[in-house]
Amino acid sequence: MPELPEIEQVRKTLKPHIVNKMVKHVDIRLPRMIKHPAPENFADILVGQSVRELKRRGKYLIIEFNTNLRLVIHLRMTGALVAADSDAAEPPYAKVRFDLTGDKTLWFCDIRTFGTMHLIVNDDISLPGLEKLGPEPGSSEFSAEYLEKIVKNRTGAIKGVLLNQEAVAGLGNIYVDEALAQAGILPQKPARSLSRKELKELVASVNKVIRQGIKNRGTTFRNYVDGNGTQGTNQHHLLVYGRKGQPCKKCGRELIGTKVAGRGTTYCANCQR
DNA sequence: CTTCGTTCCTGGAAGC
DNA sequence: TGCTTCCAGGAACGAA
Repeated sequence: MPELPEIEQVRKTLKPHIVNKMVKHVDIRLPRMIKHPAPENFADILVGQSVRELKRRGKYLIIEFNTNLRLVIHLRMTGALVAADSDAAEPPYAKVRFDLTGDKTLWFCDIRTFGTMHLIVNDDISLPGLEKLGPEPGSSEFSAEYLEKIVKNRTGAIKGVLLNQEAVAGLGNIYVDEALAQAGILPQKPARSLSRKELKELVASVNKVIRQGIKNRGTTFRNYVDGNGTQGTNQHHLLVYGRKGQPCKKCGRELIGTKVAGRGTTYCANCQR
């Protein structure tokens, strides 16, 4: 499940392969993944366009061709963007093929086919999911004061707030469980019941686990690979995610597995209150 | 406004 | 061993 650190690692590794390259040909094997415009127009618009920049916002990747042409990509659960030599063998689960100048091919692969692509021409559509994103972890906007306003009057679990992309951008199930463990806060704790001190700790913990995920080139729990097809290493540094039934790294107590905010959740009942 | 359940999808694990 | 069932979850959507 690529989250902010994984998307950032994809951006870093993919960028040198595609910037200043021109799209020569596009081959769509699963038209369903092209959400806009109609798949039959998608290739026609892109062919002949050159990549200027590769950006990230939350879990979105944005390939900028020019100011009026942007390809917005979301990898969802199992999407992958991988660059390869054009004569290399086709990777598994290939759904869209972009042939670029310089004999490079950009592959969009996806096992579960939840990934999406929107090609935005002259702002012809708005993407609420992108435009309504909350602040980035690590930014000055993402502060305890900000989070205090968000959780006010929210009776639901704090985990649900952190998973909400409009509250804070880029977190998914892995880094939310990790941040809550880092902060010593129970995932199911009602959001509005958190003290100022806990919110401050939570902001610092989100920033810390995201920074660590980026440093470790992402978490490969199942399928994630970066733009070169390389796995991350952060899975070796997780406090709780995927460790249900195993001992807590802080106190040794057996970690609890449950469901919070509709998601599989792992926490330490001793260290998190 | 919030909150919760449903939907999409496939591979791998669990269960019988 | 081989079949069936369940589970993983990001985000959009509808309902309460």
